[in-house]
Amino acid sequence: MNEDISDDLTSGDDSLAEAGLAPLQSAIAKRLREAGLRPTRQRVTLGMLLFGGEDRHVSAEMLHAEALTAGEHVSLATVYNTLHQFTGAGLLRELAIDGGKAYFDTNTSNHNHFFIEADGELMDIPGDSIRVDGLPEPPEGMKVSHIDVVVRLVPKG
Amino acid sequence: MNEDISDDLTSGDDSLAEAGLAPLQSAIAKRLREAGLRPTRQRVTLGMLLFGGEDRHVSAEMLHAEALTAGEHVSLATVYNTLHQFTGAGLLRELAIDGGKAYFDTNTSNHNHFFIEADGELMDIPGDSIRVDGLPEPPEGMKVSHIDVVVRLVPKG
DNA sequence: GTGATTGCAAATCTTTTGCACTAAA
DNA sequence: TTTAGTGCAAAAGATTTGCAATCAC
Repeated sequence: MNEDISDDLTSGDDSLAEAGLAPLQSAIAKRLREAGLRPTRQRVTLGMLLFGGEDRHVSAEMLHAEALTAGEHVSLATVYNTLHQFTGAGLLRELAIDGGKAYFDTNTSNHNHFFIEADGELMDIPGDSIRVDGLPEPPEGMKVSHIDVVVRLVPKG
Repeated sequence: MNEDISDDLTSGDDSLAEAGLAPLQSAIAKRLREAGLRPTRQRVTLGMLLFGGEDRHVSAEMLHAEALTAGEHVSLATVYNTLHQFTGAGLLRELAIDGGKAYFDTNTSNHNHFFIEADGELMDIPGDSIRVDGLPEPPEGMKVSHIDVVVRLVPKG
């Protein structure tokens, strides 16, 4: 909730094996342990890619490619497993934007998205800028888990 | 926009070949022609299932099963084609609710959805009850196509 | 050690595609 | 007839699964 894992650690080099990343590595390991997940090499690798920098939106395919580029072998199946485990642990949020492909958002706090339909690009809208009013009562026995707002964009003109 | 295709025609019998459905059949055929689509047997069949009653949310699989149950053979590939053609013609709207599967909504007017995560059930929220405020300016050269609001529900307590 | 985790390949599921056949205009 | 539309089966893409090998504790 309040460890400053972000910033200043990932910039300047792409290799996760670099010496300067050791602190990030253990911060991630700690975070995983706290979430009840064993900090295996693969989970730490993916955790560093996901949480080592700014908030981001990733698909399994993208994350897999990044891990390989960073010189760490992780199988695609493990990337899928890990993304779901992280989601279950509240470290990620799964996004349903377009059918066919799952995206995961490292920002699990309340916020919404611009989606550019032409090229599938996703952008955060800060959580406090949008307000949703006039929500009817949920059906009996149900309560609101959360509200997803997707603002779909097309080229102007 | 104003043909009363709905109600009173689909109730009472499941077979689309029934005599009483002839008026619906030609209403659908007309609607397809106006949309620039040839009213083939398959399209009329699917159109009757989709537009013959209340507004609904369907997947390709569901609609295919219904057509077969109604005694009309339509291939699954044709169901997919048809759903996309109808969507292109503005007769349906595609929904991105959960990844992995596409849903289509026969209600193309402005409205939003409750989504019950536990069983994947979708419910309409009337278009005029929800208001979204505080939308930031879209990025340069982009304009808002439309805004999807999905209110995710979980069991209370 | 022991149980959790991983990798691989095969399996599954949804959706798309190619092409010969059929039907609408 | 002419062109759009359909069916089938194969292909493609995303994700899951089974199981033996490997790793964290």
